[in-house]
Amino acid sequence: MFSIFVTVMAKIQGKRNSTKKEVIIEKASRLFREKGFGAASMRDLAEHVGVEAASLYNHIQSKSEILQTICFKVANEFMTNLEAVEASNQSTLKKMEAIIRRHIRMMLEQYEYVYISDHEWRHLPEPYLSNFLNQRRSYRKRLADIIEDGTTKGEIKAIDPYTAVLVILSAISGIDSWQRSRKSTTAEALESNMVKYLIEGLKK
Amino acid sequence: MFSIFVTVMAKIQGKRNSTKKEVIIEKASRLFREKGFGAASMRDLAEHVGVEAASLYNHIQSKSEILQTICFKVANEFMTNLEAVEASNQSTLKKMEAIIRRHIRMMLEQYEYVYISDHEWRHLPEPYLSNFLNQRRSYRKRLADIIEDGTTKGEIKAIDPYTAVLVILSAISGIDSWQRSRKSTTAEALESNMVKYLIEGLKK
DNA sequence: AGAAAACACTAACGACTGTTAGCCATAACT
DNA sequence: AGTTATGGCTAACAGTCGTTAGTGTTTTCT
Repeated sequence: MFSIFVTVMAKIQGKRNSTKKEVIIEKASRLFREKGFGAASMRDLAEHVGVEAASLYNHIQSKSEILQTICFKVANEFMTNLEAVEASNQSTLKKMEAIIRRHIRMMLEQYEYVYISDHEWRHLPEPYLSNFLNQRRSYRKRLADIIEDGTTKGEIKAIDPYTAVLVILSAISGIDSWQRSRKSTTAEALESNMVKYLIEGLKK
Repeated sequence: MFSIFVTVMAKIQGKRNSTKKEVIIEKASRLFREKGFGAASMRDLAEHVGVEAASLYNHIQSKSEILQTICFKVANEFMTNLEAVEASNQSTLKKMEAIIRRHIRMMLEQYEYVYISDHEWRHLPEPYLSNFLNQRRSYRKRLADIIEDGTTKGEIKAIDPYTAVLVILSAISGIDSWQRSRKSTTAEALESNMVKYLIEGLKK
């Protein structure tokens, strides 16, 4: 009964098949990225949504609820993908490549969300902050386990797995500082260039 | 005459051979990193310095002056190092290794400053913002030129130079998200692990 | 048609922001 | 010893912050 109620709500408000809450979060994600969570004000956000600041609270509960929604949406999406890769029967190198490609695509297709999840999680209130950091730590641990498994099996070079995870994740999250200056580069080219470097390195 | 005046000033105020302005900037750097520039208040900062908020303005001109000082200090230091490497007569691979090692050491030794320069430059007011971005663009361009030079000479693998710069710089700046969780790792180990990956890649 | 729910509005609260004015003590220089 | 500059302090300004209360209007359901 409750879920039916919610569904009806969504239909009522929809423009382009999206709830007003979704519109708010979408606009907020751009704003949070541009100005940072702390510097983006609810009045700013309201203006972009086309409404007065107070009216936002008919759809959301607080400013930080928006941040929570974004951060955990991204975290869950990555976690789900990781589980699929873990369950698959590919070689270690293929697994890593799949994960890298997934990250790059998420970065390109859901840029605002991923950026915020990467850079603004500090402003999450407890207990969400601890929750988020636990998820992140777990994610990285499992990634490192895949790499370590690969080195013990001799499938990939013997390298410190934590360092490898650090390099890979950081490199991808750094795409943000790039995409403005090199719009000409297509997504596919960027993806294959990055995969090439991250797999094969610089040395000839 | 003016410079003598300034020198005397520095001696007067010094605790541990540092001006009070330097103390303020040092404390501010930790605060800006922990809370972000926007969320860190002058009253917060004043408390850490052991003084009332208004008293800070006897030593600095504004909050953003602190940010400017930090950002350009870091930028200049990297730029100076780059010029030295460019002028040297090493192989491309050695040049890149030197730059990578320098970045890692700066990250470990001047963590707060480098972090802020990496993450909080958005809050620089004009015209400093444009200035900073120009310097950064120039730095990356020259780094890419070194790599490109190496590929045409056949000294390193044929890889998109811009992608390589992106991967290298991002990987290093990602050390921040690591150092808390892996304090056990020594600086030397981290450095050699990262260099190994960034030079040799993952593939066996 | 009438009841109810959804949602936008204005006004305002209390807390907090960076910063300035002005005052007073101490320390340095002549 | 007397003048001056340094650098603390309190108080305050003008503005912004997230958020709530209360009201009115529109839309949906019965």
